[in-house]
Amino acid sequence: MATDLTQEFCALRDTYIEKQFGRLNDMQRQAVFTTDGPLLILAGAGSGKTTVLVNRIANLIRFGSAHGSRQTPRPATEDDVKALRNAIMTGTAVPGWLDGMLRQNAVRSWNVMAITFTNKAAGELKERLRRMLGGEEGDEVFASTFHSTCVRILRRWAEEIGYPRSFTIYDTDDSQRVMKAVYKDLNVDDKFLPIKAAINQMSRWKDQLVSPEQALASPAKDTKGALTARIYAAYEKRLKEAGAFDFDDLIYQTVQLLAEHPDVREFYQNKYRYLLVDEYQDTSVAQFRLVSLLTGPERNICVVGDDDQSIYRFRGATIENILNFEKLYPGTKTIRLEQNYRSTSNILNAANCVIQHNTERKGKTLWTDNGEGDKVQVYTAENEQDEASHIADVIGQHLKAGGHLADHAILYRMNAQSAPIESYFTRAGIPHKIVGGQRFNDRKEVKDIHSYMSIVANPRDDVRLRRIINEPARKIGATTVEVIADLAGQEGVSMLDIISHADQYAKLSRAVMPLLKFWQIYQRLQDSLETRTLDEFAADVIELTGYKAMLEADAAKGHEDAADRLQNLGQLVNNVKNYCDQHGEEATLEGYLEDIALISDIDSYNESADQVVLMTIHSAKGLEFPYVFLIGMEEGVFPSEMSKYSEADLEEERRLAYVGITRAKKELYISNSVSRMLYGRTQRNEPSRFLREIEPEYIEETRSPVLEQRSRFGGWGDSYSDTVPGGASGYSGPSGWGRSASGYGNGYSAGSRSGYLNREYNAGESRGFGSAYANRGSSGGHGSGYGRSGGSTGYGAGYGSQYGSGNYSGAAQKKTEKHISFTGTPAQKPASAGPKHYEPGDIVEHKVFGRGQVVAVKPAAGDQIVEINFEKVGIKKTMANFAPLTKITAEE
DNA sequence: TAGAACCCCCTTTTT
DNA sequence: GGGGGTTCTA
Repeated sequence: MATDLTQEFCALRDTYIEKQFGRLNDMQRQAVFTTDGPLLILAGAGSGKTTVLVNRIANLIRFGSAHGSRQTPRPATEDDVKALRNAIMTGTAVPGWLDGMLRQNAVRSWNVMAITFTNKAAGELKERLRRMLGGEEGDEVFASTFHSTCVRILRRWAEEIGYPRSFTIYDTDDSQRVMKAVYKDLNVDDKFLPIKAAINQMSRWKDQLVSPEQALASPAKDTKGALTARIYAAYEKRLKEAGAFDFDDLIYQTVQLLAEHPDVREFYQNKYRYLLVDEYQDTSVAQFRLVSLLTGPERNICVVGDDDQSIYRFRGATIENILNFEKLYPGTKTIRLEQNYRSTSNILNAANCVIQHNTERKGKTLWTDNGEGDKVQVYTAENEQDEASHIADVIGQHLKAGGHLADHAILYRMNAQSAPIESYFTRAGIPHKIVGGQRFNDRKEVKDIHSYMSIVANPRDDVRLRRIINEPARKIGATTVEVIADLAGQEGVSMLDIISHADQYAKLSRAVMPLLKFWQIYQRLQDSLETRTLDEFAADVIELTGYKAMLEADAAKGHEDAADRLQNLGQLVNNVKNYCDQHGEEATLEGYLEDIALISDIDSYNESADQVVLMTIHSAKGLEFPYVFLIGMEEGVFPSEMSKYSEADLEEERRLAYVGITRAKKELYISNSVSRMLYGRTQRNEPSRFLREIEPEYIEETRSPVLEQRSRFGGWGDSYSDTVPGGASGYSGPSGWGRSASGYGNGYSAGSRSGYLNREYNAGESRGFGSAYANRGSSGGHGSGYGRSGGSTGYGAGYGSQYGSGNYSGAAQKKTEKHISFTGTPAQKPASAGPKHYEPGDIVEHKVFGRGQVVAVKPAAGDQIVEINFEKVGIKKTMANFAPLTKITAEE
């Protein structure tokens, strides 16, 4: 009888638990309820991967392996059954006394470890766990990145492998400095073997767990290989002497530690009984090994990944890890998540089209029931300014329709591409944020101060000591530094040790005074660290080292960036203070330095600020945005020049394209430019092959009107105008922005795929056109010139109106109207030419922000800074001559 | 030794 | 196009 009750209870318990995860689809729920043993989840883009991770952890902690289990902690009673049934029917929580009956082998939250790739992903995981499980339990789950996890382990056990606990973490810049020193030691010419190449090879070795000894022992393919192995060994020696790890070492050395010290390994295996690994497709051999070393005999290891989103092969990630997983863990359960909840089907189909061209994949087709949505908009720009302007147009239209800046992301292949967009947006006053690129912490002055701070934490760190010993200048020259280094080498002590009693060395006699003075400063810093708070210490570093005085002197001399640098240092102190506020009692110098070493820009990216966000596709992995602009879709840019000659590299580029496309939720805008200035040279690029791979039915193409014009005058070969439906102009309003031929857009592409993507662009000169174009911004007279192109109805009118400060009205002014036809009239004459001038009280129309009133005007370097109160978005500042502004002269 | 001019190099993606 | 390193000069 009791057994029957228990059986019934178990069945009800399944129902109850399933209800707790009722919002998941079948596959997701399967993943959640597979609590024990090895589990591989192949999760397509937007398939709710994080949701599954969070729910799976929540299930482990709340119910353990209860679901599907036919056991209960004690035999069930009739009251149990009744209460549970009631809870299910009413949808309320079970009474407290019943709670224990719902758990079977429930896991304590501190027994769970989740490893992610970025801090942001880790943070998001924690945040969602906190929301789902409540503060305490959520916080107790260990969720962290590979690198942070290793740092944490090493902080505890570093001495076991001969490193100090207060080790320093070297970034790429530090690595390069070490490498330069090694080159000098070994007399290597960096023309023969570029430093970058050596660092790369060394990094691959560490990714593959090849030790310096193994590298030296393995038969070298050529002299360079053998040399690189020697360099690797020398580099490692230096790092060990300095008590430092570089990024790769963090993983590599942790693996060594765990592999060689069973006691340490067992400690972690006992502590973390359930492991989850995110972004599994991007793990290296070393990371894979790390994970398997952490996995205990129970083999409760769950990895989540998507082979199609593997974009870090260049950095040692290997897709093999996904295949090897099933081999290393026989009996692995594999679950595929293929339903996409993020994007419209047009976007998803475009993504599928592209990725299908890859051969090296497990095969997976995403689907969605989100509806078709708009087609993917493909825009061909004339140049990168035109591309920027077009994006601004689209964003402007969205804002007018009630959209938000923060819903827009601009994604690109490489950081350099952000510059033209950035400069356009800045001048136009469009709030935006660039993620990545040069990080705050990479600035020279910031790194210098951090170097001071880290030699206080780790006196052995000669690399950072060298960096700042004469910064600001204190008469300790290169010769002196080399003497110190030699002495330190001879005596087997750190350079700082030598400096501390510099007066005992004859060789240093000439530099004794400055050196002892430096030693004094160092001691005062040590003292400051002990007696003051961390942010006060940071301020002391800036002050006592003379850094502040140096910058102030520079500023007084008129060095323009000195003031900026001072400001940055102020910001640095703020950052330290924030760190202290966040960590309270646990704030330490080491902790702070660790944070700045491991935390990237993307982690501090704040979605709540209403700004357009610009970042590389790599940085955007794992993120999503309603509107995505994928720019620079050109051969030589994306796919990048370097990848063209290797099929494997091309496939990685394609996966990157796939990642980019699948970031978009509602609308995707892809653009390519016929000409682009890159690295100070103007290139003409063909549209990317990835564009051609998308089936025409999912996209809608538009070309910059300037290009249209060009082909009409015969400058570009074939008669593109044939494909233009008569009379459709797509004119979209007076934008007034000098450089851009904005908004002509959609009319031109209506109905036909022009096939221009396949066309060869011969470098035809735009004769007779260029001059008109060049003048457009300032002189008004060109309007009629364009209008001349008789058949292109409305075109001339469109252009003229850009400068027709407001004397243009009616239907044409509504940007939303796409197919207004102008009947062959000549262009309107612009009302005025020359620089624009504004006064408080003027009513203006901004291409992006809409209408507003000028509240203040400040002169600035031949231009004006105009402060405008916009009806929709409030007060913004813009540059008068650059912003896409039109003065509305006549009140309507 | 320090400052300034110049030259040269680079530019794929990141923890 | 621009930053950083090197070299030259004071």
